[in-house]
Amino acid sequence: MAFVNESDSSDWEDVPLVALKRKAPDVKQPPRKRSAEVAPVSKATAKGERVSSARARTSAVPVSSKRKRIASSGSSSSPASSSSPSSAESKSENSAPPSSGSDCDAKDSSQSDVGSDSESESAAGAAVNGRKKQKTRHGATPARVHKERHRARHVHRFGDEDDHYDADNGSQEIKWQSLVHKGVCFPPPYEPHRKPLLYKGERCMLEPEAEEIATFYATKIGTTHVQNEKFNENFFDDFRACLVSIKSQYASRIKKFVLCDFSIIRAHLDSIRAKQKEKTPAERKAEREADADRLREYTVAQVDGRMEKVGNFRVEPPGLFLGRGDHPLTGKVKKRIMPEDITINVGRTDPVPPCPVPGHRWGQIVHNQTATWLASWKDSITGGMKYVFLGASSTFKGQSDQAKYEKARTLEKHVGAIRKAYTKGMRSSELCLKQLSVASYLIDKLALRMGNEKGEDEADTVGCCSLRVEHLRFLKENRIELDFLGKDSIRYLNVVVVDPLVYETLESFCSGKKPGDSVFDAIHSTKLNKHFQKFMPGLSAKVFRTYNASRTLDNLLHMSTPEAMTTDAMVEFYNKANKEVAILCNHQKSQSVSFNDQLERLVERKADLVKQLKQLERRETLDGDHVIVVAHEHVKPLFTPEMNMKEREEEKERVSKLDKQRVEKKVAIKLIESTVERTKQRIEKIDLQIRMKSDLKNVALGTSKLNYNDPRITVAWCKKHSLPIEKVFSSSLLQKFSWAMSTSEDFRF
DNA sequence: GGGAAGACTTGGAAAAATCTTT
DNA sequence: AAAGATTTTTCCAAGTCTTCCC
Repeated sequence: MAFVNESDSSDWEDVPLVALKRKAPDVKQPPRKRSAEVAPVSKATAKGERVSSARARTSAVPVSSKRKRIASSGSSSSPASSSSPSSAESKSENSAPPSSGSDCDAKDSSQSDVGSDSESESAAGAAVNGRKKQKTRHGATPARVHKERHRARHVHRFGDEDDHYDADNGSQEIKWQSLVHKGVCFPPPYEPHRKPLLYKGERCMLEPEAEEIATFYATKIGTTHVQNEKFNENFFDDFRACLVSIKSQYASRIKKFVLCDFSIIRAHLDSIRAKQKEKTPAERKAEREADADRLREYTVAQVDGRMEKVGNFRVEPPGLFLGRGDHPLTGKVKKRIMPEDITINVGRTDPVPPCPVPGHRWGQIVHNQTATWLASWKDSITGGMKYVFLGASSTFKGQSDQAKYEKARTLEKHVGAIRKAYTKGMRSSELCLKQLSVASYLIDKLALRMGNEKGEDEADTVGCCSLRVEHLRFLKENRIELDFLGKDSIRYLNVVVVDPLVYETLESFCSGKKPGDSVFDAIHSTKLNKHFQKFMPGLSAKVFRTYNASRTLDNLLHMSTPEAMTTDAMVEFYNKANKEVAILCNHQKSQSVSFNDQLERLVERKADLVKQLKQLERRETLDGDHVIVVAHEHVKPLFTPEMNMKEREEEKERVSKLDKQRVEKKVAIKLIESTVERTKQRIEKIDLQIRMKSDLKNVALGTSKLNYNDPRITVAWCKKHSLPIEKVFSSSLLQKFSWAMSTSEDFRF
């Protein structure tokens, strides 16, 4: 793709809220913005703390109705309101905004793409022999065709070689012709330890199946999970169900969780761990290597003859489901996956990997060339699919990564038009368009996630479209406070100054509603993405996150890199830019338990060095070239020539017990100067460590580095300023981003 | 149109590996 | 050389978004 530097949307270039965030002084709490206009954050929740939804949900409104999608009824589809001009626009290169066209009209959206799918009429025929030229969209294809396609994908078929697909298309394209791999690796079967559970103090020698489950629980003792009532309840339900189903002798006896005592099992686990710890490094290394040998064949796959690394070739072991936040299913027993549960995806003519578990066989063998996974199974807890994919450094992942960033760069061309359109849309008389517009604004300016609907069996977290009235507070001077639990139940707490029109419109969406009501009741995620796609093919909410993240990094790095910095200073500068991106995306980590200790230790070390430095500098010249230096040193052992080895050892031993001695030394000034210099450098380094440590104590840089920052920005900047790329990318990152390593130093996002 | 399924990316924490300090 | 801190990798949960199917 071509470079996209120029923008046709200069009037909207200032990206207000991104800039706004950047000005934030010390961020103490979840992402906070500009001090002057930002109200002090009142609710003190330690950043990075995962919050139970009960805490963030302020009102006592019943949850039940919240989760259900609110039909986009009544108001949303005002009769024949908009004669959509959209389809034409979506094709045009430098798309003008699709004027007032709204998705609120059903006809509108479904038609909008028909034009762009000119080849779709061939899809049906093509599908039968596995030839799908492009992905068909928005249900334009009849159900019959879908069925055919489905069959074509899943059934062994004669090999047809003439498949050719537009690289541009999404998931429907053929991704490979040949796929060879060894399948998946299973955890070892359970070995009973025969350690009893205590029930009312009585020893219960559980049957192996029940013992295994009890042991799952014992491993979690000491974690916060066991303080979670739901966790214990779910665990115990499943444990009881197991006792009953295996007709355990204890099925009728073990009735109450609180009467269970796992301490004997736990002690057993601890002793195993202790034994493991006792092993010498050499033993451990040998073990590791033996393990690696055994697994080697699983680590690579051959895709069209290329060797590629496999990512997660191990089947997830059984255990307790560790849901995050207030997950309704947390603590439930995750069943052991057997070969029969696994679907293997290989090439039609390629060998099927042998099943590694004697006496068992794979559940299913498929040849799904439109997918990149090697194996899949159904998760026993969530009912969702789990996949084995190739590793991050693979061609598949690399290509889609690159495509992701190119798409984000393309957004640069359209974002001006989009911003104009949503500003205009907020004034519309149509509720649906108004909501689409305000939601677009929030996604663009605050980098919010889309916020799909969630089910009853999931934690109650939200994103943009699922925001409820209780998550917003309207403050003075066009300030809005957003306070909700986002992905992974990480709290998003932010006070922002918004456009007066946004303030007013958003307030109108909330007025007259109950705290638990949806703010955006006339739209949902599918609708919003369809709306986005009118402006730019393939545009969806997450592209804005990528775009704004990379845009921010590029701006910060290029606008203000000071000249002539040390390597450490360069890294610090880079991390600071990275940190702004992380704050924008609300990437948090929990503060490590020993944070305070660690910081204190650094401060102490610095104080020591400063003291040393002072001593070094407080010196008197002895002659022109030498000084007397006072130091505290260990007493040196006194060896005499006639001492044997044993006596020497004893002398060393004796001396090591003595206190340090004050010594005065005559030292060359030159030498002192270099020591002073070195000490100064060490102090500076510790200073930097202290700064970075406190600065990043609850900001996680990893996620943005891995998923949001176009690596070419970093590569270009490193080249330009002669910073070795290894200083900012770990070796796995270097591999993952190998496609970006040849970027020239002139690259701009 | 809309719910469900499927496939893939994103995310923080835990575990493992490596580096630093004592 | 052990202990402790830090960085990197692995793990798997939890999102997004498209397609399937009624």
